Amino acid sequence: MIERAIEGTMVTTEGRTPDRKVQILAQAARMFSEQGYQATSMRTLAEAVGIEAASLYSHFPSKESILRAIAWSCADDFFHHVEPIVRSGLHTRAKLRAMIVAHVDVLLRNQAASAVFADEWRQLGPELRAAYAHLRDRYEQLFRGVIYQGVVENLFRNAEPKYSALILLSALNGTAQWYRAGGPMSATETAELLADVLIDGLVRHV
Amino acid sequence: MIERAIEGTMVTTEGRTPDRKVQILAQAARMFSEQGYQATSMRTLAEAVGIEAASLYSHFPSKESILRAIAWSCADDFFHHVEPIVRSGLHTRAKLRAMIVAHVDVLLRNQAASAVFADEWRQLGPELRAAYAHLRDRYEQLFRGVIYQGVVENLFRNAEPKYSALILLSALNGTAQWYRAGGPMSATETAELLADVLIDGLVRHV
DNA sequence: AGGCTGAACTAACGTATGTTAGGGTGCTGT
DNA sequence: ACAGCACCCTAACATACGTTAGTTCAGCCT
Repeated sequence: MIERAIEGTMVTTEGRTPDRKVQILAQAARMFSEQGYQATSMRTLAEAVGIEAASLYSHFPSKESILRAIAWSCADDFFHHVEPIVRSGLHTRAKLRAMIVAHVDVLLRNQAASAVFADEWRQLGPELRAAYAHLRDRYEQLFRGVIYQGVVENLFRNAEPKYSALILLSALNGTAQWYRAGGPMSATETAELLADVLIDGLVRHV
Repeated sequence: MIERAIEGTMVTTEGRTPDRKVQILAQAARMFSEQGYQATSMRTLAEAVGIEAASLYSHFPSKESILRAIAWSCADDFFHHVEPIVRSGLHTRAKLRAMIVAHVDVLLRNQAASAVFADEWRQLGPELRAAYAHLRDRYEQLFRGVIYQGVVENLFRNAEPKYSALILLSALNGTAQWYRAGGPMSATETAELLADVLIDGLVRHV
């Protein structure tokens, strides 16, 4: 009833209007991840949402602010899921495994936004790019720290944690490029395969 | 002398004119990898090369053809270095290791182009994108095949080779994003670290 | 010597872009 | 009931884009 009453202001293709801001962000994440930020125009984004380009400016002050919103909310998500694990009392190896699984879980439940987060930061202006770099470095530090701990405990191979972390995160973030929901592997299975392969390697050890 | 004689046609910032086509491709690879394909205009590319935008069309029929040239030459490079190893009689494990090292060698000696190859294929038009997908799939097949062989021999963990290969190549290609020449790790050291970590894992196996 | 070619130039075309201005309309709190 | 607000619209602006047309000029082959 209420839904009918406001139909005039609604997009006809959707049953409800779930906060346009959220809807715009979701669509933008999808399009940015598929075609790239620059290749997605405000007009095509607006059309996909069902409004006019100028109407986007009722919700966001600029195109860049949309990208920023996607990237930052994504970063928040990663931090909120991984940071508690770092502070937990888990054994180093189990801790790293849990971090990997959590990271991939967030990534695959937010695949489009994660792809944007990982790839499209170059399109940010100088100030936002600097802020992004800081944010990302802080996140990578979480992994560097645990890997460093593992090296000290003689558990992990003796390599510079900085590079181990970069290899690890490259492999994890790459998942956003090739994983397709609905395929033979669930998100959880994928997360666990990644943890297995990265911690123990491709080869079978006994 | 000869160089002086043709000075009028030369760019002043460079000592020689090393085949403009090559120069354009190198510069384009650099700019595409740093700012993205769409964010790099023909005008800024031309300016970086030292000519006018319209002059680029003396060497390439379109912007897309520049991207294509970069991507395809990169693919050639990967194939020419990795395919012989696949056909070699190496033991499966040594074979995979050699493939990884060869891949990373090509990638880091051609870092900008490799980043473009891995990231900017979305910007290709439909026909070229289809051709690219075919090319890339054929390349991934090289890795899938060797991994499958390793699984059959009970050497590698029993996971779908398709996904193992994707994880592996994600980690390798990600290197193009973070590796910086002149740092503490040489290209070869980086290649070997990647091989170690991906084959044997982050943990130390006695 | 003289035409051909490759590579560069200037100028411009048509289109698409991000963004702004200004106006309308319906829900909501007082 | 009515002011205010949130949201959307149409129209337009200035700029930037990829590309084309037409021209010039130097070096090479015959």
